[in-house]
Amino acid sequence: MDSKYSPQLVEEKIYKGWEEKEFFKAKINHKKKPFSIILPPPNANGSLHLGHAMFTYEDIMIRFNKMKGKETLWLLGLDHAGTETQFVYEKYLKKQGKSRYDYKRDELYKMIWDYVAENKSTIKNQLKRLGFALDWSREKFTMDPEIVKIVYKTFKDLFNQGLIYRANKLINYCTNCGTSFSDLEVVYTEKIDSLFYIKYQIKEGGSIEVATTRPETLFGDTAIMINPKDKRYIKSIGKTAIIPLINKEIPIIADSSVDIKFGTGAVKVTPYHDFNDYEVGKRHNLQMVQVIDFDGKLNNLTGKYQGLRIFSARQQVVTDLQASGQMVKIKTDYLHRVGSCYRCGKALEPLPKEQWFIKIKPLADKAKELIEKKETEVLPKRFKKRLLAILDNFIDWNISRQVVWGIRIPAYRCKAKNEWFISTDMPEKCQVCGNHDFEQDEDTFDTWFSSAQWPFATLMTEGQDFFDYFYPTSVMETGHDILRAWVARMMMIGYFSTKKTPFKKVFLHGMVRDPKGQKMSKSKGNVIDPILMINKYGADALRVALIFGTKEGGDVALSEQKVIGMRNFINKIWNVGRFVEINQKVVEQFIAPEINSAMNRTTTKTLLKELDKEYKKEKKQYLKYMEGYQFSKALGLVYEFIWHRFADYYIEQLKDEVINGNIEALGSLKSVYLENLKMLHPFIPFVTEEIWRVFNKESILKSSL
RNA sequence: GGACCUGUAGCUCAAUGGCUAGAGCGCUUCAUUCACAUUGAAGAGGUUAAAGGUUCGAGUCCUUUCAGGUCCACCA
Repeated sequence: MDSKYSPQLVEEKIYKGWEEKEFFKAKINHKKKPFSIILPPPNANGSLHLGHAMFTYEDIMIRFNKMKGKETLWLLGLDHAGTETQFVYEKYLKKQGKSRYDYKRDELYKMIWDYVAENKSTIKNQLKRLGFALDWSREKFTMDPEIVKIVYKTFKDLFNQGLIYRANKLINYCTNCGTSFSDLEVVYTEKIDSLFYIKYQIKEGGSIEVATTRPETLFGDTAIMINPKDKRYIKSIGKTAIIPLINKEIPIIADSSVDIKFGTGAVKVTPYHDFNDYEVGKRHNLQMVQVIDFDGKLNNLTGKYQGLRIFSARQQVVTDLQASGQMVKIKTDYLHRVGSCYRCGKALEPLPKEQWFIKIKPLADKAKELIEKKETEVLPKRFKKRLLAILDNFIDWNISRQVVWGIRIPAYRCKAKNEWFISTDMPEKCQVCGNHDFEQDEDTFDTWFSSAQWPFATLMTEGQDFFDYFYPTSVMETGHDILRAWVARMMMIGYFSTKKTPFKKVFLHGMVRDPKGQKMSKSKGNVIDPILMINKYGADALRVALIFGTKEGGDVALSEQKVIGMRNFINKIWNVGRFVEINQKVVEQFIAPEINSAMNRTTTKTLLKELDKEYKKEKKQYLKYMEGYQFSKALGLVYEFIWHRFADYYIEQLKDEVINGNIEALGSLKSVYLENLKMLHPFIPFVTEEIWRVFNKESILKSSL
C-alpha cells in the first residue's frame, strides 16, 4: 500500500470489476427479502450536476441493504424531458441559424432522438463515476416502446373511467415558444406596468370607469363587474355598458371577487384572456370571445387592430382612447407579478385552447389515504404535512403539450362527428363513425405524465414475476423541490394503475448550495461540477461531502474545502489500513516472536477490552441510525470513532505493542478496523473495496453487516 | 395574502427535554526520522436572535416580537 490513497488510480478499475461480476444485477430470490429503488430518471438533455450526486443516498440504501442480506434492485432510467429537451435543442438549432419550423415533425423528432442518445451515454458514464450500484442490465427510457405502451394504457384507463376530459380552458401559453404549460411550470416575475383608467359609457345614461393593465383586450370584454356590496355602483347593476372604440354592448354584473378598494372598484371582464375573468364568465354564463391568437397577434374581431402584436396593440388602443377622451388617467408605476415562460422569459398569455385534462380530485383523495394509512411513509416527517397540503390543492392537470419531442397522445378525432376516441394502437378505422376519416392529436404528453408512472411502468416491462417481487418499491428518494410535480403525481397515478402505493417510503433530500448557502446557478458562476470534484479528490470524498454534518432533508452547503476535508478522511482510513498491513507483514515474516513488551500486559488487555466494548456500542448505534434512515448521523458516528477513538487513541496506545509483535493486539485492531470498513462501505464504496481486497479475497460487497 | 421552515463558534452546519452545547473549514501555539503534514497534541472562539412562560431541568416544548428562507395562491 502506498502512503497516499490515489482514487484516480483505482476507482474506475474497481467499478469495472463490480460491473463484470454483475454484483448489481437483481434477481428474483424468494429466500431473500427484496429491496428496490427506482432511480429518479435524469433528463437526457445534458450532463449530471451536483443535485444528481445526491442520489448517493440511494446508493447508500442499496449497498447497506445488500450487505444486510436483502435482494436489491436499483433500477436505472432516463427521462426524455419533452419541453425542456426540445427547448435545449432549439437553442442549439438557433446557433446554426435554423428553427424548428424548418423541419418536418418526423425530421425534428429524429434529430432530437440522436442528440438525446449522445447525452444518455454521457450520463451513464457519470453515474458510474459516482460509484452507483445501478442494475445496468435493465436500463429504461421514458420513450421505450414498452413504456409508451403502458403510458397509453394508463391514459385509456383513465379515459374509460371518466378521469380524462377534453376541454376548452384557459391555459398558460407562450406565444414565443409555441406551447402551453401547466400551472406548475409558470414562473412569476415582478414587473412595473401602467394601470389604465378607462371610461365606459352606460347606455341608460352616465358612465363607469374601470382600471386595467391590459386595454388591448377590451375587444374581448363581455361584462363589467362590480362588488355587490359596493354602494357606489349598486344602481348600475343590470345596466348595459358600451365598449369604447367598438361600441359593443355588455352587461354590468355583480361578483364578490371584486376588490372594492382596488382601482375604481369596477372591472372589465375578459373571460378568454384572464384566468379570474374566465371563472367569472363561467359563473355568470357570459359570452366568451377570443381576440388574441396563438401567434400573439390580435385577430379579425378587433377591426383595424388586427395583426398587431400585443404590445403595439396596447399602445395603439391607448392612443385612440386618449383621442376619444375615454382614457381618464394612467398610473405608470404599478408593480405586479406576471406569469412568464421559464424557457424564454416572455410573458405568458392566458388563451383558450382545447386540451386534455386529468380530473385530479378522486386521484388525490386516494393518494392522501395512502399517506394517512401509512402505506407510504414520508421521511423526514416534516414533509408529510406539505405533501398532504399539496394533494389538497391540486387542480386538474393539463397534460397536452404542443411540442414534437415527447410521447404523442393516442387520441383521435373523428372528422365527421368531431368526437374523440382513444386507441393504444394506431387505429385502422374511425372508432366513432366507422369510416377512415380521422386524425391523431398533434400534441404530446406532458413529460410528468410518463414520469408519474415510472415506478410501476419500469418494473412491468421486466415481467409479471419481477414486478410482483419488487413492487411496491421500498423507497423513493428524491429532492423535496419536486414533491408536487413528481411525488404527488406518482402516488396518484401509481395507485390508480396498480391499486398499491408505488413506494413504501418517500425519502426527501435537500438542495445542494454553494459555500454561502446560495443557490447554485450558471448565471451566478458558483456551480461546482461533480465530475471535476471526482477527478481531483475522488468520488468517495465528494459523496461524503454531500452527507457529512447535514440534517436529513436539509440543504447542503458544499465547498471545495469541504470535499478536501473529506478527502483527508478517506486518506486517514487508508493509512489505518496501511498500518495494519505493514505490521501484519512484519508479524508474518518473523513468525510472531515473543518480545518483551514495553507495556504492561494487563494494560494491553484492558485496552483491548475497552476497544471491543466501544466498538460493539458503535456498531449497535450505527445499525440503529441506518435502519432509521439517519445516514448523516451514522456517518458522523463512524467518522468520530475511526478517527478520534480508533486511530488517535487505541492505535496510539497499542502502537508499541503491535510493532513489537503482539499478535493479539494487532488481531483486535484488524478485526475492528475491517468491521468499520464494512460500515463505511455504503458511503465510500471505492476506498473500502480497495483496502478490503488487501486483506480479503472476495469483494467487500460479498460480506455482510 | 396563506402555509411551512430556519435563526447555535469567524463561515457552513450538528445536538431522542438531562452530565462541561459539538463537527468540518478557518485561526493561535507546539510536535514531527512514527501508518498518515491529506498528521498529531494543546488552545482561543457561544448571553443558542430577543422577551416572557411551562418544567426538578429548555438550544430543544408554549406565547409574542424581530430577522431570513421555501412552497403555494395570485386581484383587474
